[in-house]
Amino acid sequence: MNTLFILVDCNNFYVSCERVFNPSLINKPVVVLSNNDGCIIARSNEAKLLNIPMGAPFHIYKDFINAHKVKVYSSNYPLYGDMSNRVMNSLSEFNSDLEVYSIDEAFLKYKQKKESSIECYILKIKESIIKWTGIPVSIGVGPTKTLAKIANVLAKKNNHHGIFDLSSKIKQDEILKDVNVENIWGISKRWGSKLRMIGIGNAQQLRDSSPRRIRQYLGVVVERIVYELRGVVCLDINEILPKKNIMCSRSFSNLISDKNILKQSIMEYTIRACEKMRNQNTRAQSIYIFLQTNKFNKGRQHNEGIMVGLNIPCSDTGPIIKLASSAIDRIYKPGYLYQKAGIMLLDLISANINQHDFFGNTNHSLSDNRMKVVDSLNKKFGPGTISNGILKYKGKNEWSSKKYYLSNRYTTQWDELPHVI
DNA sequence: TCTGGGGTCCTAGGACCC
DNA sequence: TCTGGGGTCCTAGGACCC
Repeated sequence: MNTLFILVDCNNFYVSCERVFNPSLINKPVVVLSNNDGCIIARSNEAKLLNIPMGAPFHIYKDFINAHKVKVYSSNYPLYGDMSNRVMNSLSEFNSDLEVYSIDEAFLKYKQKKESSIECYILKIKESIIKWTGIPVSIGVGPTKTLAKIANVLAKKNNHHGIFDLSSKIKQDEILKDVNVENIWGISKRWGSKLRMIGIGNAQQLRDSSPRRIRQYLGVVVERIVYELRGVVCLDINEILPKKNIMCSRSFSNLISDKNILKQSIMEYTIRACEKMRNQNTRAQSIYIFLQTNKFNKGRQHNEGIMVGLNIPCSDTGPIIKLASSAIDRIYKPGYLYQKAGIMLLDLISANINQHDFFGNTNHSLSDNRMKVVDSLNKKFGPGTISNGILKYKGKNEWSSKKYYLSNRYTTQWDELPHVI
């Protein structure tokens, strides 16, 4: 029995999500912007053909985009997150050995029996996903994750119809010499240029180089890539583990110097981060709070963060908000124009572990029950239905992200406006 | 005017222990 | 008097990913 890795990748995912609910966007150039409408983070094929680069600041391309009638959307994460879940749930119908690698990608591990054809299998997956969710996907196959990644890039080329199988040695020999080192998964520009300095410019050359030499030169991560290119599995399917850290941060739409407004933003981020933490059934052992001025401005800069330990692991939003607020008191400096703030919940451990503090007070049950009620109400009636009383605003405020081009939350809309208790 | 947000893993070096 | 050396844990920083 032969084991193969299959990488399923949603095509231009955020654009495809917008197109599912607005078919008039099909065959037109479309881009989706990052938070605060800052950068271009997704492009339709038509937008790629116009040479609009990934990650480009929107304001620099705005005139060009208008001139070419490119449709622009602010990022709509509730929609993309929900569509992602639909795609991943559909994939799990095919294969339980599945790793959700990112919002728009998943690896499947496929045990090939002698008589079975992988072509039929992946074609069925591709056709089912578009039928069930409306999202087009590309599928790459290889004996390792690294080769499946390369296959996936090839699948996206025009003449391959979204499927490419790189499992045969002959095919690998044919293909790898035309893959630049920088385009291999795990090799960025920096490592790519270091490899070029020793005469390794393509995937075939890296595959055929000495693993020991590569390890000495760039470390164990790149050594593993050498083996993966040879078809030796070093990176297996990862089971979905709870996150060890959870971060929530945003750039503000306007610069902020008022400490109370900064606190208000941090509190909203804390509420979101704590929800995510409870959702994966974990508690934080410490938190990190940070403030940043705008690094692109010439004015005075102040970037500072502070780590605060918790005496006992905690998943209750209330005490964490209090700590976050006093952390702001300690790092805030008046007179600076802050552009971004955030919180990280660190060293998350399972909520099932009952760890005693110095005095042996570990009864979480009261707060757990309270949080359970809060979370279930928010899930049922929409985010912010019930929250800590500090959140005073209703609707838009002077710091939350700019989203001028936002589409509807087609799949997760609630009728009720947020209430404050 | 405007420049995202959220993660993971690895390594080197220091502290500490026996 | 002799002042070694290996193991482990922790942390900060660097690299990568989408």
